[in-house]
Amino acid sequence: MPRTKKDVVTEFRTAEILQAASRVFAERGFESATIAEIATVAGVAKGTLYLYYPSKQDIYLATLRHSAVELRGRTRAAMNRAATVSGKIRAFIETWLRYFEEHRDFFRVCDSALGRASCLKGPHARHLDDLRLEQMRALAQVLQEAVRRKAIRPIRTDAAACAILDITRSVVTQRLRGTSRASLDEDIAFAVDLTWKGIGHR
Amino acid sequence: MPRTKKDVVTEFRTAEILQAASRVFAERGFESATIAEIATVAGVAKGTLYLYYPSKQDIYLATLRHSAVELRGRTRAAMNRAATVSGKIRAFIETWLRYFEEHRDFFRVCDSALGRASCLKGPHARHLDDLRLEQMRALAQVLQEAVRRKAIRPIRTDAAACAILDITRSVVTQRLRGTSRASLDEDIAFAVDLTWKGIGHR
DNA sequence: CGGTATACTGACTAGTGGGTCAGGTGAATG
DNA sequence: CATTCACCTGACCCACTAGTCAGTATACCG
Repeated sequence: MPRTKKDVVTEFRTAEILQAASRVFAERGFESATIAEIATVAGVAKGTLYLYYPSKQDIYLATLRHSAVELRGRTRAAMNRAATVSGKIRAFIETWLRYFEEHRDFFRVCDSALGRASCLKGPHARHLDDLRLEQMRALAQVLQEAVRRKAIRPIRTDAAACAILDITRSVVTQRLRGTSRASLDEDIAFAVDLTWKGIGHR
Repeated sequence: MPRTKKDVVTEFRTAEILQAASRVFAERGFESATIAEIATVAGVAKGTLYLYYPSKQDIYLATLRHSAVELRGRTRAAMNRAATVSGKIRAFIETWLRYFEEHRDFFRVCDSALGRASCLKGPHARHLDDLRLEQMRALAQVLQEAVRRKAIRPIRTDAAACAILDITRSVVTQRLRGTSRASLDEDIAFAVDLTWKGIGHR
């Protein structure tokens, strides 16, 4: 089926709205962000938003989902390209740091979303949670395999995967806050190093 | 000056209100929490809240501040009691994990507050930020001293302090989510171990 | 007991913001 | 030019809530 003119318009508007929403949600958080402001930033009227999304929450989840799917894709690809355990972990950290460097709004929305994860309901929210879990499981699997092959010391792989993810988040937070004055490459090296020593390679 | 009766009542009400606020803010987040619900949970009328606090935001910051000060006190004491570097780091992690185990509401409020730190204004908010920084600086100082005495490998101490803090947060999050089925002591040991190996003791 | 101060109450106000929909606009078509 | 249609608009509606304050209850005192 060829793309109709309608599809093109829809795609354009959708992207426009999501980008605006990302900006506003990042700045204000979900509750304080207003539909009116998102509309203004997107350059359309309030009613237009409701032609493309049924509610504020749906816009919110759509922005999260859009970037989350993209990040997952890149992370998967990068980890698959790497051959060694340390390479895969490095790929994970590097992909995340680089992605968030380019998508700061998304990080801020993510970050505040995590704190209120329990408030979000519905199938869309569950899908988001699945995305998060999937990333963690991918990491955990690498660690598990490494432990099995005695490439690293025995360790609680689930908890370690979670910790790696949070160290990465930690570094991103410092970069966005301006606390870290190091270059991106230095920060990547720092996070990889800390992680790799932490899980105890041999 | 002896404590008047008024002081006693004030103290009682204040504690009652803060505890209720903690519960409600933890459950709903700042924006979705309503003054009405906090009042109900505290067992007083809405107007009464405004006899003790001038605004919703003040109640919010007061709950955070109250526990943050207590946590800082305990952390300081525990770290001072410890003699070695590893002991101090362990003291930090253990104190935090135990404290949050007993004050889950506080953790949830904290966690969502961090995501929207940029939204909070005023001197109270700044004081909170100072508390956070102070904790980090205490950790960083221990690390710095350890690096100087070559007890651990040279490392970016500020970033490492931040990472230790976030690993701790990571473990707390897993416990509260029910993801971790390990005992508190096991989780403490895990976090200490990961950290200690990560910063590379000799 | 009457009088006063203190603590508390909850109906009310004013403002806000999510969501709606009757109508406008302009392009395409006959 | 008239008609139709798809898309868009923004004034409007209404639910909701932070914050107020006139009134009530209770404790205290002379």
